[in-house]
Amino acid sequence: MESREDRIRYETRAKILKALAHPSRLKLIDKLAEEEEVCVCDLTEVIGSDMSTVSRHLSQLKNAGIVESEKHGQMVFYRLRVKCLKSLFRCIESVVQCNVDESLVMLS
Amino acid sequence: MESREDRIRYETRAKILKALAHPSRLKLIDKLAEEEEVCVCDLTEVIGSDMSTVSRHLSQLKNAGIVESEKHGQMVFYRLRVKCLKSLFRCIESVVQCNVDESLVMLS
DNA sequence: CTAGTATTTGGCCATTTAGCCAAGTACGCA
DNA sequence: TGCGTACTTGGCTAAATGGCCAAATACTAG
Repeated sequence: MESREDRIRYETRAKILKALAHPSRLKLIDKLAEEEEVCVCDLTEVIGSDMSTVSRHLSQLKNAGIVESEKHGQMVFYRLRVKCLKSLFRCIESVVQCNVDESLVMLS
Repeated sequence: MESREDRIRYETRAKILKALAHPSRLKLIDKLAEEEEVCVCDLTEVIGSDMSTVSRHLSQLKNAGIVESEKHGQMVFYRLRVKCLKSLFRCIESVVQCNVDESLVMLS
């Protein structure tokens, strides 16, 4: 028995997690966490990919509600929209640490 | 300039997030959060898929260090290995709530 | 208006993912 | 030993993802 609400709740959460689940996007988030507001052109250097690729990563984050953007002149500035990411990553890190402690081979 | 350690750190985090980023796996985690220890056969009912599918979802979670398993007789019992998931999902929920507040269309 | 910069989007390809069925493995019981 | 149950793995297909290049859009400066 699964309600429609349940289904949507799980899909929504999954979508947000999926948006976070990529090394380049995590790197973008780290950058935005330290710099407050950054334009796409500066973010390309951070992950070292084509600007079109960066733009697509950013729109995934935006679509999930993790970042927001604002246009100034011909540049678009992105910034974090969510404040709790630090605690989220603390949790992720605790998984990592727990794995390290048990010498679990990651990235296999 | 990206160090090898940085790369690995981001990839490791991404792997854990990716393991979480699927509705069925989130449902499995919820179940394990309430029941402590559940066998694969009971988990098939939770997400309503083939047992082989469930088994693959579980091995992804295990590979990321989120769950662990123990065999008793012919049954394999899975349980959560991570305690902080509640705060992680609280963060995810705050993104959801923030999105709802601004009537952002999700799942588009 | 024209050229140039910043960004997004369309199109394409290679890779990964999710799902199912079927076959393989492991264990318990007769 | 041989059958049945629990689970995992191999093999396949359809769909999604990530990357690049090239074209489209938006804006500025001249």
